[in-house]
Amino acid sequence: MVRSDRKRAVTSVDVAAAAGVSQATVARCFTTPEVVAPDTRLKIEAAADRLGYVPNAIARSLKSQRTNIVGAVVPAVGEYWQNVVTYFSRRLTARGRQLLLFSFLDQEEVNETLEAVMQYRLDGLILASATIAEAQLARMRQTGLSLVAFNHPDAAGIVPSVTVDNEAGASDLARHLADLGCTRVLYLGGVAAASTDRARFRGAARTLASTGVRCNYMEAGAFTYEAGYRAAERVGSLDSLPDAIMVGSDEVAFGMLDGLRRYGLTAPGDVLVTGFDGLPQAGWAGYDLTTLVQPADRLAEHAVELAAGDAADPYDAQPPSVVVAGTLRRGLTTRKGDTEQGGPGSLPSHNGSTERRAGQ
Amino acid sequence: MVRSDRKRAVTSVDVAAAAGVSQATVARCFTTPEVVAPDTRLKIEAAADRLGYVPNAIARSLKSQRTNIVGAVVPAVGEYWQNVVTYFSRRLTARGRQLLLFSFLDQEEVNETLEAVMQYRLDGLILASATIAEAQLARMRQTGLSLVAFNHPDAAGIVPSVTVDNEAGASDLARHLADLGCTRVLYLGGVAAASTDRARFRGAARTLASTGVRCNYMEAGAFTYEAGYRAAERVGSLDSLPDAIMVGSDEVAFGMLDGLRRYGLTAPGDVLVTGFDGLPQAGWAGYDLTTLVQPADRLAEHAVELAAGDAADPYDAQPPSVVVAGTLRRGLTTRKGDTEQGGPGSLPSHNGSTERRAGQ
DNA sequence: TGCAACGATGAATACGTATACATAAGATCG
DNA sequence: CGATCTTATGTATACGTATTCATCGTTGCA
Repeated sequence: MVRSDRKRAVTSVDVAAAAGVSQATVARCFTTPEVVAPDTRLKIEAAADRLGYVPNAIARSLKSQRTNIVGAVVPAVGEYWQNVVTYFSRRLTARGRQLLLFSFLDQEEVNETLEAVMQYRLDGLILASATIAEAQLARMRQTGLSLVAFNHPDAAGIVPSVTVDNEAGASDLARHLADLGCTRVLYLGGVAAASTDRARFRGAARTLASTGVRCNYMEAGAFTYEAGYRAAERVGSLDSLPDAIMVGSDEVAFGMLDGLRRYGLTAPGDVLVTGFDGLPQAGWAGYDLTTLVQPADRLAEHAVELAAGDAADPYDAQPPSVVVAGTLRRGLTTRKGDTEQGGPGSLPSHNGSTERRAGQ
Repeated sequence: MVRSDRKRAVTSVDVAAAAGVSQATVARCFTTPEVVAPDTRLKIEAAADRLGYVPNAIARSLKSQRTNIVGAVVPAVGEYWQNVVTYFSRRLTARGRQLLLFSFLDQEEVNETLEAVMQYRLDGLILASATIAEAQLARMRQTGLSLVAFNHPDAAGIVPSVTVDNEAGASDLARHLADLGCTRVLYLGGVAAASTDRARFRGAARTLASTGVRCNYMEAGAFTYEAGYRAAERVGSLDSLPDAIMVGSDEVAFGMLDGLRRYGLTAPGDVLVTGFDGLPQAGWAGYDLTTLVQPADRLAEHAVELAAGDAADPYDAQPPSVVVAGTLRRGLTTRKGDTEQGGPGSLPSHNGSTERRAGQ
């Protein structure tokens, strides 16, 4: 029915001709409709509709020097990141921005592909990558795009950054364990070199120390299920079991829980277990994990605000850094004296977290 | 150190001036380096480096009518989709393309935002969305972008499509159950209206029927953990338990397994359970689910090939549709006579799947 | 009625690149 | 050594839009 031979794309010039106006008026009709007379607007809209005109964002971007596209560089693996990406996408869409995604496995991929990404003159870029070459960071700043480091505490002060309050969160978990009377606590980190890992351990150790409890550190080697599963072997072969194991991330904690089961050990019966992140799966009845829930939607919103914020504050003094508090989720894995399976797990809720703002 | 006052971006004209050549030669140096003399090339590269020149992909796209960007419209929820997005991203990057992601919650969001996405003149678009308005589909075809329907069997024949062989996969699972001697099987679908759901049930019912086994259908209402968890109530309150429950997706199956546990029922002791998708979690020791593993990387590769394929075949006759076979993963949940926990779960492997190609 | 202010529109240009065409200098061959 | 072919580069233009400036018809007000 529709006359649809594959033809050249219809441009604002075509619409102008069809409506009997100039191209400029057509352009105005799509950018600042209020300045064009109502009746001409109608004529133009009719013509545009009839011809199937779709404004060309590429040309617009070239002229206006804004692409309305925000990039995100995110690790390819990990349940946590997959959730975050979804939030990025939704938040950006809500702001009328598009998301250009780049997910990487190896760190070296990043620097390579970043070059290609830079060519697209993004309005902003959210970096969830561990490390970017300093030189490249500097070059990117010059182009006037808004960089934002996501959950990368080290970057705060250098680049605008958004993170959950890792230290305070781990502290909350630690206090929870201390209140339950734990005296021997093991902290199982993911990768000791990661700044988030260090911050979380710091928070846990500090709070536990203040109540006279010692906290040992063990490294899983990665933030993955498998790493947690394997780490359970090392825990199972310890001379004596700790009262509680604080795991540095939920995914690793799931591996730990499943791994412990191989040795006939369960939480909370034999040992208490906590995670960190608040993944949806933490609420699943099969795990029902005590963890610190990151308000992922809130974090994403802040990141998007900084990366795509219409307020183009070229911060002069201190790059703004946002730290959002997480919330404690009490699950079965730390329910002392209760070894029976509870009711249906509810998804972690995201309310009640408070925020604070540092810098600028 | 670096002279870095926020200035105008450096263009190919600037580089040309600095290198003492014309803008055209600079352009050639970045697109077809083989046609420019080695020594001038060196001069240009040096100048570009010194000035920090980054080619402007926006301008390039405007001129060349190709953006090198492929879009993907993907549901925001579901473990399965989150995996797939990662594969899309990686495959596209490998081909030197960028991924513009749009993840949606409500169906209506799609049609709205699709308008905005169309403005970016993408080279291709992968649609993982359930349904797109027909009119819009037609309009999109006209613009010359390569549409690909992903795991959306209905679309085959209308639009190029890539899917796992849902019917054969479900059939494999059914045969597996039949071999184990099951005579009463319940199929728990996600959403009965979904074409994948119907295809899977069809495959299961057909194969079971051929061995004289009846297969009832029950609908969970969504492809989510919670839906599976709630469906377990209905199963638990049945007069008599089936021998096996074939669940339409892994995530729903996890919910079912956890839900059954509330009634003291476990797999494979009281009832066998199978899933569909082959999520990483299916390999986790906590579930160790028998399922049909979708070769997600392979599927993504085909989708990317069709969406970004350099071979711009404007298929005339039948839109090409690719159907890839999945592989059966035998897990603990169908291990008859073995109720004890097995060894560490291994991640589902992706080898051994075969493919066939239809159309064109 | 005359003049200023205003509102709506058209003409012209720039955004940064790719490429068709023209041109100049060597290279090749009889 | 002149004619032809090849190679390297410059000139000019187009991609589709946003925006500045100029223009022209109207309205408001004294």
